[in-house]
Amino acid sequence: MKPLPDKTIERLSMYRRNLIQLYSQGKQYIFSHEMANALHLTPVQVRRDIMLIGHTGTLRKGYDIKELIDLIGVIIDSENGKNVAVIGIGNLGKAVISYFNGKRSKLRIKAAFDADTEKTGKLYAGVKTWHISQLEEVIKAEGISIGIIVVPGEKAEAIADRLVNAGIAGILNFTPRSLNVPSHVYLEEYDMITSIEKVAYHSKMSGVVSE
Amino acid sequence: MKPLPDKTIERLSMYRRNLIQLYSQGKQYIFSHEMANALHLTPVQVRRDIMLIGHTGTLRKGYDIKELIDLIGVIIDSENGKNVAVIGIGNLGKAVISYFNGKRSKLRIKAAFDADTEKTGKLYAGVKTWHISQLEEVIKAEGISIGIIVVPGEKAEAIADRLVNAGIAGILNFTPRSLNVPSHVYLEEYDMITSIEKVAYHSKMSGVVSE
DNA sequence: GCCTGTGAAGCTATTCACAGCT
DNA sequence: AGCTGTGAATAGCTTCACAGGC
Repeated sequence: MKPLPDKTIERLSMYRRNLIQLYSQGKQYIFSHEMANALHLTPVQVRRDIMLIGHTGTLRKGYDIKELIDLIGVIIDSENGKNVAVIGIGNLGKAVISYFNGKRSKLRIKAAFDADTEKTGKLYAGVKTWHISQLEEVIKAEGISIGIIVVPGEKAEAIADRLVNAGIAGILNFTPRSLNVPSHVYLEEYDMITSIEKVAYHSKMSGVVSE
Repeated sequence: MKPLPDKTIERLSMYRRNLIQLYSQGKQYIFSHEMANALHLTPVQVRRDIMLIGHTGTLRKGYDIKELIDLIGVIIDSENGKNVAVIGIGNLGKAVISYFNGKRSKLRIKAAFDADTEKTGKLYAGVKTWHISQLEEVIKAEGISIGIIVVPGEKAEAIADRLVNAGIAGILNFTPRSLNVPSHVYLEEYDMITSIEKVAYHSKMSGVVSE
């Protein structure tokens, strides 16, 4: 399969979550416009994405939900799944862990790390917590290939370097610092302040007057 | 000022944060390639953005950092700032509050809400916490125009409706449910599961073998 | 020589428009 | 009539390439 556009990957992830929910409610077939409405997209965009992954629907009833879910799984999941580590057990780290846990079978948070020994050595939401000094060791022992960085900004770069050295394949950085990693490591960055400022910009000229 | 591209807004927010940091370290001028390197962009892209906001640099020393910071402020901040509410005082809500607080002068988190009375009626990181039943009342009284939704998914839609009715201008939704709001309300959605799945997809064929 | 500013070209992503099917 | 599948057109964003200035 030739590499899919990034935007398509993001939408596939969202389609799947939506479809799983509908399927669990007993729905079996779905039209492109239904999928589109659920996610603020256009029906054409949905059909394009589905075309790109090589699925084809039936005219009478639309797409077979179960088949779509499975196919998306083949595309975006790895065969044996992936093990994930969360670095930083602050509020955001806890949010990631609890938000995530148990929902995806193919992606498993296997370990969480923190520099504060108060927070380590126990389970948090079913996830083993370790002292940060054991990072490399645990990553190798547990076969972890994805790291989620949720430490304070000033520690992010050092953690990223250690993750890279430990052989990680992908990093998700929730820190406002932009990281540098070698090109063989996939890096995704998200910064919530930027999102908030974007909302502020767009809602500049409407709504409640401030103060 | 004609509306700027969305991507440019996002980058302006990141430039500013970066510039503020450098300025506080005593740096006064900066070249486009320095800004680009700090944020994984190309120098041309930086120059384009700066061109779009109508700033012009000096050839000898590059851009005046202080001027750039101020200009970006004029573009993305509102005159009197904006007041923000966080709805949901779970891990993610707390993360947003502590992450954010005190860092932006023009955007202020003025209130946080939760359905659990254990969590309300006090201060969290300097922010007043209220029971969710007082949402509309407090939003009006405090002149809040932006809402950040960090409640459990199944409650998101109801909260969004209440925010809209209370006259909010913009919503940032961290819930995996896609919301529907009238077109005069700006809606930004971010879903961390999608980001993680994206990283997993891209790091599929490299790095540590799983298990 | 190394910087900025920018028209023009190139890419990527989305939407249009419609053929084909049931 | 109402859906899917898709070439062609369009819009949006990024990069190229280079003119102009110190």
